[in-house]
Amino acid sequence: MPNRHYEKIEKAIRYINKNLKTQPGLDKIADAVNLSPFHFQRLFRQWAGITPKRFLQFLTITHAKQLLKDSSVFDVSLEIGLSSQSRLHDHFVTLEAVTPGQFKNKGQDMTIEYGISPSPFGLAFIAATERGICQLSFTNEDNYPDLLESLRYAWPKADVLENHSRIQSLSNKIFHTHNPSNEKFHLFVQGSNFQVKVWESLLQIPTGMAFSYQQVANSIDAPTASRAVANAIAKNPIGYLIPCHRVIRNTGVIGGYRWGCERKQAIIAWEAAKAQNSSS
DNA sequence: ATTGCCTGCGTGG
DNA sequence: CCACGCAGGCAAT
Repeated sequence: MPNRHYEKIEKAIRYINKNLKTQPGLDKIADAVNLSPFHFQRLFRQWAGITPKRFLQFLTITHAKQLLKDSSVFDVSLEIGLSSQSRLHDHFVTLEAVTPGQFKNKGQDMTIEYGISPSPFGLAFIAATERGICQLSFTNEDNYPDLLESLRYAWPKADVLENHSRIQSLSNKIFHTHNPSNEKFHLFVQGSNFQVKVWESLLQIPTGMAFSYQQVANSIDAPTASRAVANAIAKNPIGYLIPCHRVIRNTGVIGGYRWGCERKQAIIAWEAAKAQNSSS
């Protein structure tokens, strides 16, 4: 059910992006996604907890610039011991990483369970080992087999098996934000030193803020490497939990996203909506 | 807001 | 090693 919701949201965002010049009103947007204005309102209330009108504010470039501005007082630095922890909504996230060299056997004696689950941002393909979550990708039914193949490619010697029920309950915990139990998540990833440094720095970006690629480059002491940073971010294997969606262009343009820039916009605005709700 | 030129860097051959 | 391409930046319009 949440998937149907997200599809409409995404469609709405795409329509808004395409018609920026004419600044369409709510009725037009509702029409573009084949909903009556009434249902459109209700959909947003259910999905984001706010009205579409407010939601649209969170999609503007002005809002994105504000996110960047707020973050400029926040110094992301990789202190030892703090480096791979993050608070995400009500959760704690920790990261364990190995380089491909360290992990010569590519997953030998490792069991990976994977599955697909609805999320507020469409279907999520999630994989996890005993050591932690190793993949979270957004998907649709079409490229689900591709993701499975890429999982097997990354961990060629691991036992890979389907376990939808485990993954679905995991997914529910990940995306359920009103979880008072301070759920802990452990992530287990594989990447080059540079990539891991970048991913760790992403975990430092607080919910509801956004950094530019330049700021992230500064934070890992590679101030001229903004493009390389972007490349590393693009390889992030764990969407949402490693919040690569919180890195946007200096100009306030949302920029690219592996799983579609509309989805990135949706997540940013959704987080903004949640933040506003919980503070009021 | 849109274009076009510029960059440095990690990655993969 | 070297060439390549990039989820960027910036200035000019």
